[in-house]
Amino acid sequence: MNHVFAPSSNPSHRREGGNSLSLVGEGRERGSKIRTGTNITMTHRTILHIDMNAFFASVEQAMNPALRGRPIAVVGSAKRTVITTSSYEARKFGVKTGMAVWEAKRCCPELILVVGNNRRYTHTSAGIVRMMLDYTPLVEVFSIDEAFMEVTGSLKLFGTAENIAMQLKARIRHRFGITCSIGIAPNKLLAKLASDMEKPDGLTVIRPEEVAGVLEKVPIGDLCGIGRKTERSLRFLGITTCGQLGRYPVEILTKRFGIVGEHLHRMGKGVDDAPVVPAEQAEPVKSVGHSMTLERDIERREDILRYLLQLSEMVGRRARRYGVSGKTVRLHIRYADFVTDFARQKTLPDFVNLSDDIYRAAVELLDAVTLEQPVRLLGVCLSGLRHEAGQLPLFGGGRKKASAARAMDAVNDRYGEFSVTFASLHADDGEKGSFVISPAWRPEGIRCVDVG
DNA sequence: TCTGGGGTCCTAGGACCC
DNA sequence: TCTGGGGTCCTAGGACCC
Repeated sequence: MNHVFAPSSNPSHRREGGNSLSLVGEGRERGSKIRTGTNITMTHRTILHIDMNAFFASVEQAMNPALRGRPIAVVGSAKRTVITTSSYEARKFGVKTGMAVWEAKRCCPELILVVGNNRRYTHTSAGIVRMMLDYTPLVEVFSIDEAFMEVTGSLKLFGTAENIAMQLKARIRHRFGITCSIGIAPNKLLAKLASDMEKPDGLTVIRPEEVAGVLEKVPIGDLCGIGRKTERSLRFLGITTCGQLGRYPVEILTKRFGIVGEHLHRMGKGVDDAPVVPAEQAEPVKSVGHSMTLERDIERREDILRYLLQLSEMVGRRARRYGVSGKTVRLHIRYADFVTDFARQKTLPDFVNLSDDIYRAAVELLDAVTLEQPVRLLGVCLSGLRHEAGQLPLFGGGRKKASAARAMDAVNDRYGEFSVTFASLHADDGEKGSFVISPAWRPEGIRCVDVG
């Protein structure tokens, strides 16, 4: 059921749900050459952005029929956890990512909380990436639930980008029982914008000749890279839409925002030359860190040191696993008031990756600050990384595996697999739960709290 | 009843060296 | 005595993304 429509002055048209194909503008052959006003022929790129809809919640619902069609939210296992992802049923009640659990419950008393299972999400994500690699080697894993594909060179084989997108959606749904929204456009910025235009289960195309028309009314905050602060600053200049941003004198933007101003100008025009970078060509990681919100706010130095030891061990272990060592250690502290949030860093004479070296540096940093409040969050980060000789780099050109294996490694390395806990380090007081490693809520097992 | 965690990039100011 | 200027490294903080 393809629902095709012409460019609309009513943006709400593009927000309709359902499994529809939205063409923002009239149909035309894709991946072809376009003529510019100066009679120069140039080839444009065709980029897909795939965004898994309510990824963690959808995976849980797919695995557990009892959760389907119901308002659920995926949370961490720690005491001070927040909503990671909510199902569309829960979103109707206003349950949003980042909400405190009590707040979400207030919005939706029927909300079912599911403790996240990161291994499950990693596995699903890697499987989806592998499917993408059937269409092009140029797959950039942007996060555990988002990826870019450049299919410019694949169109001869697969026809149109829409065809690739529809195949991919069908395969993902069939294999994993979940949906995604796909945006198709001449660059990553616009592909990401397009994938956001229709959720869930959308397919939105922005053709090169339609860019200006589409952007004219798009709010600047919809662009990836313009956050709340930048949006406010631009609004202050009277800029609220991308059209306005693109027409605004670049000199004034540069004066106000520096180098970012130039970038903003290009964004407003829908220009983005950033390539789709596959895992094997990606930059090596630049820092490795862990932080945790403590079960309760603490003040005593000995308590803080225990957490620092755990964090240092987590960081060191991961650095060694990646085969990197670093020269700079950073200590991150957030006070109980939640507002005071600062970091102190120190560059060492040598590269280190042993937990003990990291710990000692962290303690030195701690001792150099006078704590003014109980501590809510502690973090330790190692940066200034160097790749250790004789080890495989995490990313970069050093690996000689097949690209499928590499892309899957990238997902696993970044989002999954390690299940380090520090119960032994922390056995005396029985606290646990905060040592769950992110970037996404990786507690083991599924546990439904408050079903119904 | 509060508000997670892992990253990247940019800026600004100071130290230090030539 | 009022004294340049460039480069690099370092620290701290902020904005942004997922």
